[in-house]
Amino acid sequence: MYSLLVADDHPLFRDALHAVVSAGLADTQLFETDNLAGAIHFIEAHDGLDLLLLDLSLPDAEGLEGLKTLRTHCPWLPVAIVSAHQERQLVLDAITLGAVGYIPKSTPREQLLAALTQILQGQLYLPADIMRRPPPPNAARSLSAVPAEKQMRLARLTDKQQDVLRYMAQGMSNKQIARELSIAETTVKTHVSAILRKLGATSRVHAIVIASEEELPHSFAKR
Amino acid sequence: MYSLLVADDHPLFRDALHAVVSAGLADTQLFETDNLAGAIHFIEAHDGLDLLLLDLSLPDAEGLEGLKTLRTHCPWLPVAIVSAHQERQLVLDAITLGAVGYIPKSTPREQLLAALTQILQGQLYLPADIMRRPPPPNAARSLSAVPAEKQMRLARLTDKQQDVLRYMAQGMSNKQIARELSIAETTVKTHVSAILRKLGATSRVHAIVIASEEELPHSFAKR
DNA sequence: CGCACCCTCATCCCTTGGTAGGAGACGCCA
DNA sequence: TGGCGTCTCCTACCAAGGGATGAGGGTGCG
Repeated sequence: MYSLLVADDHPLFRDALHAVVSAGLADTQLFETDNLAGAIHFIEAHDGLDLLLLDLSLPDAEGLEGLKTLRTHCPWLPVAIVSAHQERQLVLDAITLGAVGYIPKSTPREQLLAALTQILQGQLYLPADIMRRPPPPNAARSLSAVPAEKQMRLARLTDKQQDVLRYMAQGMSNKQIARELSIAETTVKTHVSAILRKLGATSRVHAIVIASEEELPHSFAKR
Repeated sequence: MYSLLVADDHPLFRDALHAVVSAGLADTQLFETDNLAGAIHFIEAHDGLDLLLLDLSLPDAEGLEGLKTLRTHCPWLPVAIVSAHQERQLVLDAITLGAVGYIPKSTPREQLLAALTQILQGQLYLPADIMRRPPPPNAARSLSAVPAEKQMRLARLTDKQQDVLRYMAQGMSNKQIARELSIAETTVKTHVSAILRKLGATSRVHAIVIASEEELPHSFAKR
């Protein structure tokens, strides 16, 4: 006998979920609420709850804020995210915060049932189609165990390269930088290529992001 | 007919895995190697491979480095991590890097079989006992998507446009953003054009500079 | 002196970025 | 109901970015 609570402000979705659960999960009660405050209130009043299905776009909880609140408020309650969003990173963030599953609203009926079953049995559920997509190449930046070997990459830039990088960071094109420094555009490109190579960047935007993270000295001074 | 490759430098563990697979997974070949270089060599020579089981302490690949290498080298090959480590964050990092599963070496025989089956069917497998442990309180620090509260009078970007802008500010190309949001690259271009027009920018870099100056919320959040 | 490094500029070539225009689907609202 | 805005996707085209390579001239150093 499981008892679930779904917190979602779309009545239609709640109905659909209700239909799926009552058809597929025997001996299961499904309670409903359409906002976070109501969910917390319900949780405090009923302690037999097995799982909370939490939508990410509640009127009183935008994004993962609601999950954060719940995890600090009642960490004993398993929470699975139910959302229309398909971003890989969002799924990871939810799990990081302690969610026990992430169910896209586009999940077909029988797979949704399988996901719920899996979660209720103590496993985790992650949407395979989203997670199997290749991660963005900069995913490694989010890792916790980043050894501090990354430093000194900036220091290896020559003076002219740092000049060019500064102008890049102000949004200038190669042509503008060339005018500003009174050199040919091809020369600027050469510098840019060297910068990308030394920083391990894949584009000029990427290079700027890396530079800003590593605090290029007086790099973003306005002129 | 599945074909697996296990990369682990402990012969005893390879033997144990062999026993489990041959007893529980019909029609499955299990190949073996004891280092990363050998694994890559094997992968390049055999393209029917369904899954790589990668240990995290190979002689020529410390920690997640090996996974990183493999993901960039042959992103089409699903990789599941097999490790003695039990840290929650390590599991998350592995998934972030594109692993399709994480199997602790302490996993009991039948559960290991279930995990392999689940992964081979296209699902992800995460160790429930580790992941269900409460996350460390500072987990929120690594989040990328910090919800917004108050907005700027910035030239009124739509939600999707702000999404795109955030990814732009992280250095992603249009193609990468498209993958991340599960939309076509042309759509991303449409959004980018709209962003540039609304911000009065002349290029994507310019747009990012403007956005950062106007304090676009959580646009430069660390990931 | 030779050598390494940097700045300069060039050419070829391919990829990415950005614009323009059109179009279908959806939801919202008067 | 019709209009409006957003999101989606397309084709086509041109500009900009970036890689690869070569090469001349400058400086500093052993």
